[in-house]
Amino acid sequence: MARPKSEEKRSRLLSVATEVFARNGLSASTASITNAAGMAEGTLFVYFKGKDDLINALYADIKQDLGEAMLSRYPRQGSLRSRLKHIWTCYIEWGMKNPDKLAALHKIKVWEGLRRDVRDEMMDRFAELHALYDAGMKEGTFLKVPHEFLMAMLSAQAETTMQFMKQDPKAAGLYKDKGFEMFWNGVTRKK
Amino acid sequence: MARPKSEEKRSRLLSVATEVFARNGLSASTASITNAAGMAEGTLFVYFKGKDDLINALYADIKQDLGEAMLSRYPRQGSLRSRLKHIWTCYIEWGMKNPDKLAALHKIKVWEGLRRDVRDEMMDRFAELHALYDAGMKEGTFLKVPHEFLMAMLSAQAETTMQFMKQDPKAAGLYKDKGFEMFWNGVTRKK
Amino acid sequence: MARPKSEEKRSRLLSVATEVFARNGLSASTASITNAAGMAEGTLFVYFKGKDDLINALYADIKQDLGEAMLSRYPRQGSLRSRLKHIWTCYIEWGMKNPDKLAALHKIKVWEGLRRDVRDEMMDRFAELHALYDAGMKEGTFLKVPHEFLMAMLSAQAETTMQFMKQDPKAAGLYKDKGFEMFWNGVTRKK
Amino acid sequence: MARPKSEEKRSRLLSVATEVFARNGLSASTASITNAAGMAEGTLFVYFKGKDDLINALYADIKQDLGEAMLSRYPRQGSLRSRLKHIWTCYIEWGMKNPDKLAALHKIKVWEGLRRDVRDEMMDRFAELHALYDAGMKEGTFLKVPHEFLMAMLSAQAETTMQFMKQDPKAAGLYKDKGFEMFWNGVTRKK
DNA sequence: CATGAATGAGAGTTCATTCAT
DNA sequence: AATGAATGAACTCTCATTCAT
Repeated sequence: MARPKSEEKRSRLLSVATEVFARNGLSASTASITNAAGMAEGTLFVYFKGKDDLINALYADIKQDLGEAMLSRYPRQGSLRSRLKHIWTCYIEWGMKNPDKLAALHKIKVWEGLRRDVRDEMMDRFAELHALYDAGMKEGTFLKVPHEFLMAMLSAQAETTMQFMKQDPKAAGLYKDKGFEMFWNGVTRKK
Repeated sequence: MARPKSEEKRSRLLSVATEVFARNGLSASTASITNAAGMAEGTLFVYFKGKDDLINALYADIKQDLGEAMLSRYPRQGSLRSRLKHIWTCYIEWGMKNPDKLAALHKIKVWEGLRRDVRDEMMDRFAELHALYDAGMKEGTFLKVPHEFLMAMLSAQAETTMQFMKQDPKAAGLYKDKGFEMFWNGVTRKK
Repeated sequence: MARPKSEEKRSRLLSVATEVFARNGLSASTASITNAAGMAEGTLFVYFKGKDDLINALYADIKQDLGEAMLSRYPRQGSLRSRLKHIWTCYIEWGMKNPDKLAALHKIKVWEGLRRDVRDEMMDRFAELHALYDAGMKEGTFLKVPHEFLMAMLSAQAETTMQFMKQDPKAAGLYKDKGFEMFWNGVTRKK
Repeated sequence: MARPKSEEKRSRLLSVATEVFARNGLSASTASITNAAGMAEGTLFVYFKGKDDLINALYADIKQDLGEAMLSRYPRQGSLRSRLKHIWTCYIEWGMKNPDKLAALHKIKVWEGLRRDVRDEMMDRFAELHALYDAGMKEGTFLKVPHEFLMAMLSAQAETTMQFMKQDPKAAGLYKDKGFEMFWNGVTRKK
């Protein structure tokens, strides 16, 4: 059904687009992407309705990848802290291993063409995160804030942390730990 | 001079550019800016060498504005917490009062053309922030992290907070307070 | 290939550019050329990297055309004088038949953007001219001047001649003959 | 009467325009000229009706200068050959001493905006050249060609000669002499 | 499906000229 | 007279998209 085309070509386009957008911004031409992918200019439009569609798809793709990274080898049975630390660490490590994805994500986030449905569809798909939040609330460990807010804060703090890790790689470990400490202390209630 | 370059025109350009970029992204045309400002297309280039120059100047201008907002009526004699809370509140209120400036700032931050010197020149100009940091470190109240990291974290957390305030205005007060609590708890050391 | 680049389109562009540049100077707009050629404005840039590239290509093209005109039906076995006269005549006739090419050539010659390699590559390709020069030197008929100088002089004198032929068509035959006489007498040694 | 303005400023503009046009072509901006002349952009239009007017005036100015150079210390009593040689030599030396004027002249000559009256007004002003031609015809020394043709040929040959002198300065003397020999042999009748 | 030539709207920028100062 | 900010038409070139091949 649908898309008999080549799944491999589609994902090559996404992968090359990531690099190109990361380096040159979303204003990079579609031709620069197809060229870098070794395809003809028109081929992009076989796989995506237009440039906007490509960028939206790319956003969804990267978010999906990030989500999976955060939940791989997830210690479902661990403590709240250890589960949150796992997510933090995976996030950070994913970001450091995929700087282009991270950069592309940043740019798409502030882009006028990102569709509401694409922007919002995320995170909700990952039931584990919900479970984690619910557990934290039940235990009374977390501050009383909405789930989305907490996750957004985690994301914001992790990304700030990565920024400094990239800027100063020697102190990367320190930033990663201190960053988590700040997040954890912030999100948990004082006695 | 025949006719002196008008400071008023320059700042009108910056102000209109803020709106236009906030609404349509940095890819908005220079013509759309001059038109909205009631000037001829060429006039923009009398005040800025090119579009890039305009955007860089706009970044500097907005940052300056934000900095001043954070330090107006600053309680220099207040406690660490009250001083930090003042900055937090001013930041948030500035952002809520100036959504276009905030949006433009976000876009410029991830823009490829932002010049290093323009990006870095900021914050350092505001000595109060340094003093605040130094006091917090001396008191032993703050976690041992670099000044820039702490400020970046404040910024990231404040902006996440604003995002939710805008999305859900009824709960705005709650987000503002909880946001600060998370920041304060995060940044201060546990006994 | 989807659609091969059409050699016909390329040469139509060159031919139309010749007319337009001849009439309006090299400052004529690229749009005026594509319009006159019945193409979209962008098409010019499919065939030439830019306006500069077009003009350089045009120079090479016209020079090539001129060279071929001078050597068609070339009396390889004729006397030195008759061979030189053939070249002279062909040059003149080519110029009178192709006033636009001639005019375009004049303008490109003094143009700042003409690339060294394009300017120099010419003439050398026409071995006959070398042979003619060598024969004249061996016979001792020609004045002892470099090949390039002699050819440049021929060109300069022929073009001056054409100018007067165009200005005063009734006396065209006279100018053509007298012009050659002046060139021949000038280039051959007095006993 | 007329033009109370400053004759000095007018001629500075002409002189700077010569340099600028020689280097950058006639498409150089009027602002680049006034800047180089240390004047305001608008000042050019006080002295010339527009850019076209400036270029036409420049042409007349340079031609006048060249004419005067050719006739300074003119050996009115000398032989035909020596008078012609004087003109040749002065022309060449003027050209070598004033490469910018020469280059500007070349460009204006093929410029579509050069007004007929400006182009034609020249040479006729120099009665000596007429006298020289008349003498040569009376003596029966010169080939029977119109005065203008003869002068145009001299000009063309001299400029070709200069081109090679500039290109190969070590052989400059040789070109100058051979060039004149070619011209003289060309223009005089064989017995 | 894949290709890439063709398109033409629209971009940023330049610049001769005007005119308030 | 001299200035230079202001103008807006015109320029070259880019690019997402289409469609014949």
